[in-house]
Amino acid sequence: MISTRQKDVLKAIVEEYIKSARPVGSKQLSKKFKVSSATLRNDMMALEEEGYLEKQHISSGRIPSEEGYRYYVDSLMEPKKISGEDMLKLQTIFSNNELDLNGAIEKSLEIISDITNYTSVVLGRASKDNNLEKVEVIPLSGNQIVAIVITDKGHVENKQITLPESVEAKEVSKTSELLNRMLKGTPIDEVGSKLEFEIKPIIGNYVKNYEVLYNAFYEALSNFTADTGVHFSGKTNILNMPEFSAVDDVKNIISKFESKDIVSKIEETSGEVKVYIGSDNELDDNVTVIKTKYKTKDKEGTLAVIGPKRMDYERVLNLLEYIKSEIEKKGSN
Amino acid sequence: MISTRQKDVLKAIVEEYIKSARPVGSKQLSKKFKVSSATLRNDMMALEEEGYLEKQHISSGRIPSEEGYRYYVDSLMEPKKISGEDMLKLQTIFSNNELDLNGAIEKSLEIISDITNYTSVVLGRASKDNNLEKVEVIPLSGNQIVAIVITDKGHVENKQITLPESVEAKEVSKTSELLNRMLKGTPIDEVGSKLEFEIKPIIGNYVKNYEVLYNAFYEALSNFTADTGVHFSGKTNILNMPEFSAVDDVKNIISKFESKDIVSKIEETSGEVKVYIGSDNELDDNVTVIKTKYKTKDKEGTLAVIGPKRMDYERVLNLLEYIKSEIEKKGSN
DNA sequence: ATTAGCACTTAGAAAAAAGAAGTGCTAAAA
DNA sequence: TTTTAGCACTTCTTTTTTCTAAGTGCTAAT
Repeated sequence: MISTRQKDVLKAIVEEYIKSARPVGSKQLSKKFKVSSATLRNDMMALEEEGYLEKQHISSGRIPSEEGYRYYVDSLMEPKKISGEDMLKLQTIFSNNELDLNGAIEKSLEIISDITNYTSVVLGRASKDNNLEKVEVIPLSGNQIVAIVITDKGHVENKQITLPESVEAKEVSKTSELLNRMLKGTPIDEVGSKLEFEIKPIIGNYVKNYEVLYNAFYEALSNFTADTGVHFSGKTNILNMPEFSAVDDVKNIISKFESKDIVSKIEETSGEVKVYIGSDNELDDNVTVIKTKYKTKDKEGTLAVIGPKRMDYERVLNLLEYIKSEIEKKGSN
Repeated sequence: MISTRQKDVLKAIVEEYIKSARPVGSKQLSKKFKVSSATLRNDMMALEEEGYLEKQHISSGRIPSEEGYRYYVDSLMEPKKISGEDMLKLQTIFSNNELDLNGAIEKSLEIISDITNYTSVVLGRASKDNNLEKVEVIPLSGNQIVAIVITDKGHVENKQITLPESVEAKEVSKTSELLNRMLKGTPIDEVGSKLEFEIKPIIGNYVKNYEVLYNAFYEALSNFTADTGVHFSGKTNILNMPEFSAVDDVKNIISKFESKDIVSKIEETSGEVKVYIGSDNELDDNVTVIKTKYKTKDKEGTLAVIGPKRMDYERVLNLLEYIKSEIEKKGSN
């Protein structure tokens, strides 16, 4: 129900507000249009009625509402290509063979927060299709051992364990032999239950002190599932945003970054790059989260950028799109 | 040259200021003394002349100068025992056998920042007296391998490597055999140079594609030295301090926390608990850093607490002292 | 050596005044 | 029917002014 010019007006307001963080008024806006400020005022009124704009108080300029941003992202934004400059910074990372995939991911997210001044997050966990390749037990001095678990995708976890005096070396090697025999090839997220339901019942037949050993390995193995590496870049970048000039607001948001359930709040299941504006992200009504899921041969996870609602949607979308594709390219062989 | 009462006055002012963060005036102070405010004014004037107190403006109350804090820490503070409450919270951690040493260290620092509301940091790196125990090479699918290095203290590092097509399995196992033979027992920080000067020259005789393999292992091994795990707790606790109510100050300090050379700025070489007030810490003139070095069988590092200059010296000193001793106790067997 | 008394200073809060940016509405022009 | 000029009216922001609380240093008396 809104005219072509009104769309242009909305687009201009959103873009102006993204740049300046200040409510946009009709006079100011009229510089960019060939119609008078009064006409624009009428359009703005219409756009407000449609729910795309709002005022902070009766005589203030307009700012985009969440609907307004959404409309902008869905229909108004022109999908530009990623800028040459941005591209350049990222390319060196993905073409650098010194860096392994994880390194490249983290580095590229660092760059994103650097150039955008938003906060970026990468979640990643060993993909479900990691299978256990080998369990290795290395005896150390005293009654210490270190248990190492390796998957066929090269993911390694280890755990140091102090055994009670009573455990003998032979029992340890028996256990590790048994584990290797029974667990090799098991998908890593099934290892836990297999340990509990298949191995625990029979291990007692072979090994005297199986309880301790069982617990030790259980711990080492459960590291895997627990490891949903969360990695932030530019966590404190909000300190630079005018909308977070009050220390309390900053505190509030940062405490959310650090909360326990951050993973579930950020995690994305769709492979597209998605935009969650204000109330439709789970983190905080005052921010926008743009995120996507990436998936490589041996790993999957989420890339996310968190910024104010007036974030530079075009740019961030492009950046994430690009990085995701580079990651998947690099991680596919 | 200052009288006994003047010492009492200084002590009272420091303690009051630590509590309230507000300049202390003579009237307010007179409640705690049996002399009149005029007399205290004279004492305060004398203390200011000695450099222990300062004013923010001509008619303000006094606040301690850095000298003042130093004098307080060195001579005025009464070395109380750690409070029962604080002790309790920490004890459970160190007596919990589920937690390994690293876990206990991090957890205890978390508790420190929780109860003090300051920021705490732990630096730790594998101690110099870790010796290489074993190098393990696990072939994965394709031409990937994962190289695992284990020390006699149970520290494990790993690195995934993509080999060029040309490398044969036999060469890989030869290399790993050679490395094990020549490196077992080598102190971990000498491994790098030994690789370069002793192994590199001869490995060519055994293995065709030694360059690639050499580089791969070099990388895996150099992880060790690079790993000076820095771990912050309560990084944003300064947001709660009245002296950092301006967003800019917060930004400034936090950016220092995140700077590259944070390690060198925090690292402590002395085993005592030391106090670095304002200008005599390398981090920032507006903070105090209290820190100490800990050293266990297989690890050494620094524990540090960063807070405003008016931090609760008695308490933090006690806490650090206690934690250090618990860590060293737990890490000695 | 200590204290009461007092004039004086300053930061900070509260109140008042001035200014800037914007709005909605009406009536005329296109 | 759409656009525009003109104007009265709001509200925020900034600046200025006023007031107050807390404190100081000094002098003279105890």
